[in-house]
Amino acid sequence: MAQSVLQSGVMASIAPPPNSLVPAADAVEPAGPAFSPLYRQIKGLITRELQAGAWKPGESIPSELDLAARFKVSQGTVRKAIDELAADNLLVRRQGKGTFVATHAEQQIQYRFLRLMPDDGGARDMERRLLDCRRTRAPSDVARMLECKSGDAVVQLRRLLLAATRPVVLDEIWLPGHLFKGLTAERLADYKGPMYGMFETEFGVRMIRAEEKIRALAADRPTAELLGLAPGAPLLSVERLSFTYGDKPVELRRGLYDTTRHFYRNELN
Amino acid sequence: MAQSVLQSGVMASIAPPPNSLVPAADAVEPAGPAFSPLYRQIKGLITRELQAGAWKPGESIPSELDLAARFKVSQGTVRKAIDELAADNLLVRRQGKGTFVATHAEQQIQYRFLRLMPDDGGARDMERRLLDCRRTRAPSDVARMLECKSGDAVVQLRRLLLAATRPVVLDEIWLPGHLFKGLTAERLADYKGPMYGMFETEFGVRMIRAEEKIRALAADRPTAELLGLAPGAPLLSVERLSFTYGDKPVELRRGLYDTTRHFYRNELN
DNA sequence: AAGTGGTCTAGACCACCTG
DNA sequence: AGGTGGTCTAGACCACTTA
Repeated sequence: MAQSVLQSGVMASIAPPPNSLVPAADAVEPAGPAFSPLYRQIKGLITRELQAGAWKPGESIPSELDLAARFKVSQGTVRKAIDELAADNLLVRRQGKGTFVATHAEQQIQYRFLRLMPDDGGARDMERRLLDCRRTRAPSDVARMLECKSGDAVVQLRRLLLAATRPVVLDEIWLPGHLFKGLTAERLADYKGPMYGMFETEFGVRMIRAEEKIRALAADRPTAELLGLAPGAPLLSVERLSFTYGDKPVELRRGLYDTTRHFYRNELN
Repeated sequence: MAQSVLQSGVMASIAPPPNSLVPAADAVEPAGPAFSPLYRQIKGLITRELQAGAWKPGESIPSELDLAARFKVSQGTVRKAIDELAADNLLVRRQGKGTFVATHAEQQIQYRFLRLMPDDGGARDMERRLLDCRRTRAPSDVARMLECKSGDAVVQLRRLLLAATRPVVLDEIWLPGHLFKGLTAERLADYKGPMYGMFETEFGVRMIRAEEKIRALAADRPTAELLGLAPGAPLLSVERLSFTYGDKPVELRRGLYDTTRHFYRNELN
């Protein structure tokens, strides 16, 4: 349990160079950040703990003073590390209670990744209907995005999301097979709550960020049929690549949205 | 120039309540934040200065120590206020040089609000072609979004964006007439650099954040003609409402994007 | 009352930029 | 050399939650 000491409290001590923890670059670092402050190194250590599963999603992590003592730094330095992790949505602070590992299983952030809103501002709850769940081999395009080899084992899901009995979203989901061993249609159907919550609790795979490519395209015949639309109807195509710790891609999701009564909401800052 | 003193350095002094600057709520505040820390009040004061134009976009603001002395607080408190303003993209910090008022006129952040990327990862620079620029009266739907009265004076622009001579974006832009008095087709055509940069320097209107509603729809005949597409071709519809200080809406932009060779890029955190 | 995160201060020193 | 933002510490106290 004992954590390695980073460096003595005062950075000015003469013997060690300013960054004792930073592995000395082999030769000349072309673009790497030449300097990593203490709090960022602490952030890295906390991230490692999270990645290793030392603290489960939804649980609280040790208090700031605990961590400060463990890492032999001041509370303020731990604080700044946690601040960044909270800004990255890896941790959630709750005044008076503690700091908690963020989770997709909570109601309030259930739709953090689904930006579709109904025009009338009504309820966002949608019925899920699983169409397919099969284990297969990764096509080359999927393999490239998931950074695995073409032909590697993958799980392919297809499902519909319905708002008030009307189909709105057709999702096709690709997952690395080795991370989702026991995933079956039954388990998916039985699970209550958001899919990303299930990935966390059942498979220990936590999505922390995603990149989306959005386009408009015309519905082909089978898609139109599934969504109850005319062939050629315009659809929003959302290709999402989700990453877990270490920027490792762990899900490719291709969604087709009927935006007749819904829209994709985005905010620019 | 003298700034009002917020409160004495130590919050624990007995006579004044913890928040001397917060206007005492008339009665019972239903949802308002009951407590506003010092640094947030400082943030408000700095925001007011920005809004009033005391410091122009691109210029530097006073140093942290200057501001700390002016507001009679510690540097750390000013620092935290500036941290938030930088996170909001109102200020930009540059180590060793100072803190600067953010601007849309810089090359590096020219495309902060345009998320369209070419499939081949090529250059993002696009040719602009102005189609219309007329002063007219706000239709009711535009008026509602711009929070003015139906029939109020507005400026309506339409323009094309072309990538390598091929039209890709058709924009229709609505601006409150009273804020953009001297805006003409000539001035628009003559201006080099991003349009939001011109709004800043020529009209003192700075866009701070925006909300977008994205859908897919079929091109009507005139749109298809302008974009060189077949009628009914699927287009990405991006309706953007932009806000300036005080969450005041100052631009409504309706864009139609041809996503055959481009996509709209989004990141989820 | 005790524990947690949140705020504020004061001072020291580091990294970066400009004369 | 001097100024600016950036990091780190130590200590005090406030606000919120729980027991």
